[in-house]
Amino acid sequence: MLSVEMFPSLTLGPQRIGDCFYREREASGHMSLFPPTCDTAAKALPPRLLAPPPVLNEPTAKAQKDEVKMELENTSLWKQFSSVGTEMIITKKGRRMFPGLRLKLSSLNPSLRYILLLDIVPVDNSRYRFQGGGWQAVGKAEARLPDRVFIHPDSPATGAHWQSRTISFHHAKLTNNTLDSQGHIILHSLHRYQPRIHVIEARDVLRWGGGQHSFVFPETQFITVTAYQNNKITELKISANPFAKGFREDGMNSKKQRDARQKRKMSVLTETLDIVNCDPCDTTELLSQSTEGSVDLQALALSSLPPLPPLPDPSCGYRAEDASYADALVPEPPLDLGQAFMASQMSDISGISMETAGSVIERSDSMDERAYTANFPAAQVDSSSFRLAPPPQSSSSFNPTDTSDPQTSIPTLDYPSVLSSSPTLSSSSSVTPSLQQTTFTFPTPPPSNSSSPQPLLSSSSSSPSANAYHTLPDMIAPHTPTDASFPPASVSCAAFIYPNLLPVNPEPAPTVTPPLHHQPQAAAPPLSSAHGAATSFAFTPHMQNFAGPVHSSLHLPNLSLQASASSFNAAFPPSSFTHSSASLPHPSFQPSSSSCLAVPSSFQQSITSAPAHPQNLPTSSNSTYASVERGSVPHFNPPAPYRPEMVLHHPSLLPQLDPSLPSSTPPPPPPSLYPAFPSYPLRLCQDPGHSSLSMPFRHLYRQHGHAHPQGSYLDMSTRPVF
DNA sequence: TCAGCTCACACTTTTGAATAGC
DNA sequence: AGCTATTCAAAAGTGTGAGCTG
Repeated sequence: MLSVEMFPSLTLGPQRIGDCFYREREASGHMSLFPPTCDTAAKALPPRLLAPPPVLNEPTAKAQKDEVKMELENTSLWKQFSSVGTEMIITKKGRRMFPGLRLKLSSLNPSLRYILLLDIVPVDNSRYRFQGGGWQAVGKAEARLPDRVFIHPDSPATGAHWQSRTISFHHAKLTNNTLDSQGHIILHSLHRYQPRIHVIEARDVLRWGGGQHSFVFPETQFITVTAYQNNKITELKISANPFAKGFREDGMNSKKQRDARQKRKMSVLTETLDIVNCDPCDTTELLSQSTEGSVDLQALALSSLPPLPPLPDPSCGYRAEDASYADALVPEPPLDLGQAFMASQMSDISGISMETAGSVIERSDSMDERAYTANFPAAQVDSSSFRLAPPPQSSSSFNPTDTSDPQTSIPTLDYPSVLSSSPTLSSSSSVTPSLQQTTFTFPTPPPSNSSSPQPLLSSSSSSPSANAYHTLPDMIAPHTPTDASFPPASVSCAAFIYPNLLPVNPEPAPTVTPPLHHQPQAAAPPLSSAHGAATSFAFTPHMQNFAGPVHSSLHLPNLSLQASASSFNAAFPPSSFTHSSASLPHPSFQPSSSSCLAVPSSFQQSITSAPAHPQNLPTSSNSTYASVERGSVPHFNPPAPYRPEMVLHHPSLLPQLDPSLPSSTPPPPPPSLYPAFPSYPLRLCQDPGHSSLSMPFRHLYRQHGHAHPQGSYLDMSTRPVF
């Protein structure tokens, strides 16, 4: 059984301090969602980084050198929303995202397997409020919630598979229910988030963790709400989402129709009352009459109803074929029957836990619409039709110079940078982190034909229109002031360490590692060849499945995405999300600083080239983010129906609060060099508690031993995968 | 009083089973 | 018997607005 875990704090020394603060607050305050110990996971995190498997002569070697590219297919739609200030409804039961994430991957090795993950991380440490026609930061963010990852149902699948279709994460759901047991991604309302997509390479059937690529599309940032705040967003949603078609002008649930219904209701009630009241003293007679069949009270009421509204005229009523569903789901090919077979063959995947650490995107918070326009001329055009009214302008409420702007008072980031050190090295604390293991199973991928790899789709990568946004670098400074003069990100590099073998049991961190920024080499955990001997997974080669007892684990500790803040910001200045630069939490952010993490030589991923300069961005509707490294994906056919189980729950990612830390006195803010929010290294590791591989993929993951007073959310064991 | 959240509602799309036809 | 196309109902996804809560 595979287990997925996210240990956001593990690799982040200082950053976790911020997290600890939040959790500390929670523990002592209103929300004690997390274990009482802080950062224990990070502290206790064993040096699991092991020597990567030999790469030489591997078919993937070349691919690794290639730049994995990911395109956001519905970029124009996202930009339309982004230009207004994307809002995402979150509910207790879970709400899908709209627009959804529809992606194309390219430059993947067709024969290699990849896992696609979606996670959503806070953009900053602020809570927002919609006022004055725009979003303004009004205070500190709520304590972090359990980090969860949505695993694409197709995962793991071959590069050919991913490249052959559009990849959609529309099944992912967002919830504000901190006790959610459905595996939905838990978010706070009125907070700003950034979705991230991770492509994790399974080098071959025997080894995982060959590479990891993360992508962030700045235009997909959104603010969570329980009810839409901005009417423009509502209009956009209604106009673009087919499920909301009924609310359109010509829809049966439009304001007009609803008013009409309301009137009818009222009239019915009124008439009914009139009838009843016509002879209050003789109801018996009335009833008697009704029983005779001529005058039924109900019939009277019905008869009083105005004629039913005429059926919608085909020309204006709903017609599926002319739905203006910009984000309409791409026709998905029928589910590959092979998946069922594969699923049956892959029942033995086990022992893998995944830890994801989020990287924080640091970006300018300038909400200047003009900036957006400048950077997205195409989007501007596309969205023009949606601008029924001028978007919340930066004028008054968004004026950075406005000292009254609540943002100015916004404290600097509470999330220390993560890049600094790997979890294993970050602390020598004697506290042993209780790594919560979440077990999960991957949906069975369609059988891949490695013998005849499909040609890589070149459309996305070669398309001149593709925007050259790079994959997420380790960290993007969310609050980096937008500076046009800022040189294009020359450093969008990310390093990934993928020891394919990880000790089952955490080992004490040997040493404290200084921030990677300064000591990139430190980022590379000590790769132990001894550990590396074992492969992460035992597969049944011909089935390309996981099989047999797996005692090795995939460890993807440093999934750090670091992008040049300048390029990032320039490319995607928040349009509606107001954030005065003055309030930018990371004044000290240095885009020029090394954004590349040192990684084991064999696994060192060269950082991809800097993102294209904003001015040079193509007007294509697609945004292409070059992967940090190699590999990429193409089209994908959303195959297996989504199940909530696809969402990985990794409470373990939540570092336990350190009891020793005073709850009333949060730790001092991390050094300025840290990004606004924590990065969450993505880790795949074996689930020590999982001894048997025979377990079918009934459960996506399982939480172990983390009973929490408040939370059943830790227990994901009851969720079937399929 | 008010901001934010929950819920029921009506409408729509999606999904899958049942059925018919070849 | 097997396959495909069509039909239909249930499930699920929407925004709305009233009501509740702190």
